[in-house]
Amino acid sequence: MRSERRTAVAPPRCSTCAVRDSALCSALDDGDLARIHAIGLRRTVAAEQVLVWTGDRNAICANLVSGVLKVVRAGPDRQDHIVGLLFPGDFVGELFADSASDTVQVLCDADLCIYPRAALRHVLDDHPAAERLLLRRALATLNDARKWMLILSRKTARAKVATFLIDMARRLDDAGAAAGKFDLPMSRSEIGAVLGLTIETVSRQVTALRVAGIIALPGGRSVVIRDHARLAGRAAA
Amino acid sequence: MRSERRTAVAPPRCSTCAVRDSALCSALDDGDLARIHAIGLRRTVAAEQVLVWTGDRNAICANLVSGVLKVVRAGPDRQDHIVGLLFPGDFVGELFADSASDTVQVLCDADLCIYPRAALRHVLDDHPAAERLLLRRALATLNDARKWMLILSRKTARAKVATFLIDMARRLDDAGAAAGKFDLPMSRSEIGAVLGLTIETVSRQVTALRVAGIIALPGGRSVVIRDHARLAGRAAA
DNA sequence: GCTGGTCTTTGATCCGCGTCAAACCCGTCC
DNA sequence: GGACGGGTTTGACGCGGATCAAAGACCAGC
Repeated sequence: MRSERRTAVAPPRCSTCAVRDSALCSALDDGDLARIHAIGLRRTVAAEQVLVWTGDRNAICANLVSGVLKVVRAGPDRQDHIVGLLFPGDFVGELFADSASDTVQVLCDADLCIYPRAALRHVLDDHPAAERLLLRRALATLNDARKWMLILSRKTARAKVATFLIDMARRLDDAGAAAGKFDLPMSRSEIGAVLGLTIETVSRQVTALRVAGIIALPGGRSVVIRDHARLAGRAAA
Repeated sequence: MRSERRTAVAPPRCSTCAVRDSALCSALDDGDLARIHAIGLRRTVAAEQVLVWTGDRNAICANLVSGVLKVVRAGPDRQDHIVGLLFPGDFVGELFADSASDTVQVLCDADLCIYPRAALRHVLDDHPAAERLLLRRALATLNDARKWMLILSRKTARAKVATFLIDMARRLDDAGAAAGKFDLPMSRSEIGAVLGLTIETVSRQVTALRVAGIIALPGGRSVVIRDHARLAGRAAA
């Protein structure tokens, strides 16, 4: 049952608006936007679908318009780790690598603008401003990855789960009425794959938060944060 | 006792050659190289010195010519984690962030070409090829960080230490005669800060490798890998 | 209704690694 | 020489989270 997903932050707007908000295109003027639209392919992709397989040569690149994706790296013994989550506005794919190092899979039905790598690279040749935006975004992603290195190596399971929930709330909240209420776009085992924990440990920690009255679990995958302060306290440990 | 450092992979060459090999400048022609030299300041920095403090506004940027640096991020409770090591040819600093998110400190006396951020950014405006190199390097660094996320969250102390030694050997080996022999540029506690382990655990694992005959510790901080295959075996676990 | 499948929760047990503590090694200084 | 002091090694012990195992939830299909 994945009909309870409400993760798209807003109903899809017109293609142009959506793309203009993205990392790649906010640096382009109208004429250039038209050019990049000419090579872009708007597509909706269902949950579970894989956009990029590890090792793909010439994998796609895209802008994520709505939905959530996971970036998965396989360990040697077939145990996977989720090294990144992608939200609306994020750039998908590796423009320059000659083969993809990670698998990218859809968590919530997603809208994408897909670009052929070669064509996109060509557009970037003429638009250093867009390329600089990609650079800044790559550095921001690196910063994020390093933040997670700290969390993964130093924090306890308690703190990991609390940190994760705060992070997800920040990115998924309907900015509107119901602050602190959102639907997790992923299963417990996928949360474990993000945090480097087993599914059982994740479940125990989430239950502990519910029992302590810090969160509520109205059902399905939805989560309500009742006590932000105490949750933040656990995350800091 | 840091006279035993032999970490510079080769005796320093002339400034021009050294810089040409680096990430930043291999895309420039001779005239542009001259321009970038004009804004660069060649300096030698002793071990222990701090190049960038967390929070610095307008921190330096530089190319590392020889030596090894560590990139340290502080956790909330004053426990530090080393989120990256920098080797000759690597780019130092954050060109675009308005305040540095990490502290950068010298492990082995280092030669650097230091650039003022504003001037360097200005040079990049006119050299998209150089900027693209920075982008590719940022993506490579991100890839590395994600590799470490896997290691930190999934591997045992045994595997972490083995992986670390293999990595250091790859980067520090005199490519010449003595393959598998190198001097660690850091203390046990710094190794712990890289691997997310305590100093005691690092010590125990290193000792275990020595007892098993997989490595030898001739003294000081030097390490000899006697059995690459078994070391790789432990790293895979 | 019942049955089979997947995901989640809960319990019991084990072991790896953090913690605390003490000894050791190898410099420098007096 | 002996006394320091920082880094390293070794030991004893306890706890957090993995592992193994089983019981619920919840849904799909019949």
